[in-house]
Amino acid sequence: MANLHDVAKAAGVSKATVSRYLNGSLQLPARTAKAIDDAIKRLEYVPNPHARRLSLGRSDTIALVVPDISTPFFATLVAAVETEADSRGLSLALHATLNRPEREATYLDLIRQGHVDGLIFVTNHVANPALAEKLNSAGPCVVVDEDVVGAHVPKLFCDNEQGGYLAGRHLAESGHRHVLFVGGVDQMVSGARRYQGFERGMREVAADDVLIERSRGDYSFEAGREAGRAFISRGRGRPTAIFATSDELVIGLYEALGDSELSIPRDVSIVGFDDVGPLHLFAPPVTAVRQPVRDLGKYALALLLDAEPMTPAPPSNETLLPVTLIERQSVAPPP
Amino acid sequence: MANLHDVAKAAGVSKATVSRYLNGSLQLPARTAKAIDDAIKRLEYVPNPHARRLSLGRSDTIALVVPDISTPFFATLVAAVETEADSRGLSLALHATLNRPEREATYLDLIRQGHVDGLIFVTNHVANPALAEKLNSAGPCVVVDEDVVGAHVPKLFCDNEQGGYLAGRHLAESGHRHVLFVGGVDQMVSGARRYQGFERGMREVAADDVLIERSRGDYSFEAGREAGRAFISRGRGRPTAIFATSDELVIGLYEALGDSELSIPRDVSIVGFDDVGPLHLFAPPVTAVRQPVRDLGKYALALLLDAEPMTPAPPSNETLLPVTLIERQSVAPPP
DNA sequence: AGAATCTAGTAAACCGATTTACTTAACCTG
DNA sequence: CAGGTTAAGTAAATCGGTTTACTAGATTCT
Repeated sequence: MANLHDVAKAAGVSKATVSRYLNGSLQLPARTAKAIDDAIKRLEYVPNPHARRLSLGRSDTIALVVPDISTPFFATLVAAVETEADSRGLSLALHATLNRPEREATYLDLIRQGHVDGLIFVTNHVANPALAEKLNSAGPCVVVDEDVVGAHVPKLFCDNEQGGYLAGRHLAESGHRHVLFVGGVDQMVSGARRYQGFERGMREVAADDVLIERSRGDYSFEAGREAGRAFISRGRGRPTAIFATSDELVIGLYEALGDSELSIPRDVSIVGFDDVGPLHLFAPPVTAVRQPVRDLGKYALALLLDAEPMTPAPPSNETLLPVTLIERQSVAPPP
Repeated sequence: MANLHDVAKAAGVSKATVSRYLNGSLQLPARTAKAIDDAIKRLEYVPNPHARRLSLGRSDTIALVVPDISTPFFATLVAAVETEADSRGLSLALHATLNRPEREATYLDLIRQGHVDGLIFVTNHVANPALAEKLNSAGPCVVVDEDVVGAHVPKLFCDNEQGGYLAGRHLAESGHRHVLFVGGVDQMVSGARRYQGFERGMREVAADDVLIERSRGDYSFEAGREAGRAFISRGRGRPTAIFATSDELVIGLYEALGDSELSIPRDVSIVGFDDVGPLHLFAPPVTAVRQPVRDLGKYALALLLDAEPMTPAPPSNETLLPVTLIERQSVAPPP
């Protein structure tokens, strides 16, 4: 491959001239410019990215750290970030943590070690103080989707409280008073907020008449299946509706309930959260709170790049994206 | 950040000594080694990746080029490649083409331009001779999932012919004789092979008694919806079963058929392909040929790295991964 | 004792761009 | 025509590793 020196020689000028001409820091008369352009074309010159990065001290690459890539939610998020990165001429280095905390910490080092200029961090489990500390000193990064308590970096979430509220109001308005909230172990901020909103929504309609039970767990298929099995085994006196706070939980619940005598929504109503997968094709189609996942990815990068000057971030600087309730057929009045 | 020079000074040796010690090309007595180790620890030294790459002439990064990231199929593929790359200490640069041919060509330049050491190429549309030519001179790369005719690089596909065969045999054995094959425009190798296998499977059971129609199109939702609408509007005399050759097509078909009077599998049987999404939760659960997508990703990287010596590849060097038929409830005898 | 070998390193040339500070020649101005 | 300005560049340092070829001193061999 031709390098800058080759081009300079072919054009009869010096390296510096070519470099500065290409970067626009030097105005050249038409003849010289043409000589350089011709040499570049003839030699098929392309700047060596590693030399460039070493010299400039930046990589024009950003890292995206996600728990998993293969779930529809994160896949969509990744796609959105990639699109946005590409449109800004940045490369995207993708890293999956599979929720191993030591991996999360390792990947945060990518910034300081110079691999990437910035990092978008997405986690899926309860925050850990050491991680927050590490985030604070990691360099330019933003936290997306799930909060990391104690991290003073720009944050971008969907409006979980509002999502919970919409679900709660909808179930209460459909007549439900005794409901089960599934997912989002207490320490997870997203879960806590969804719960708060959910309770607020229900009470706004039915005041003190509501009884909300909680099935703690993460957002996984398995947690959904387990909640479903536990629900089935309770017999009479069980709640009349379930708010499942992720697509995976909905799927797990559908699987478990599908194996039982219980019918949705005749015996139990269900409201989901995320609405990224093809929930409209399930039997019955799932009523769910839809997260604006593409926007989450798109604005995450904007937030990262605009925040890069590292203004000492105020203790809390969250951006919330609005959510919507998509009504389908998994909700009916209680039996 | 501390650099090699700082470490050398702190340890009282030269840069070369530290570098060679770290790379194992120099044996040192315990005292010197300890001095270096201590200095590294104290200064928190981490090699600068750009300097390293410039010097070594490689990036320890590979690129993955896919049509789209957000579909379950590609998301799973990406996840598998990432896992494998990570376990080998490689970074993954992710690029989505969204099926814009000029993008595909651009991304192939990443190798020659030195951005990455190798590239896994996945396309989703009919091959184009210019692209094949470009692949041949692009450097270390492999083609996965969909063939690019004319490219003489290592290739990895699932066994599309066998997948078609399993579907065809299954439908014929269920009594179907008049069927519709949806997807895989003719020039696409995956589609052609699925069709060949499909025909072979049906004829093996029903010989000359079979009538196979084709609905051409790509593997998209929209093509599925269209095929579904066309199917519905035909009234009597329409095929009794449909082989939809991607998850997206299945979803499109389900959507269209769901809006009609037709019931699956009472009025029409459906066999899908891919089986990556939650097809078991659809109404009714979808019988489908399952692709081993994770293996596709995993072996893709292996193929790339093992093939890197660039042995002048024989005109055809394909690896095929076995597929399986997952029987659920979208197939029944014809009405 | 002199030669050969081994140990423990090192100086300096890369890799290929970027950038600062400087030069040279031409041109203008009063 | 001295002095200043502008145009059109350039030499050389820098980014931070890697690697080759080499050396000074110690040990072993004959």
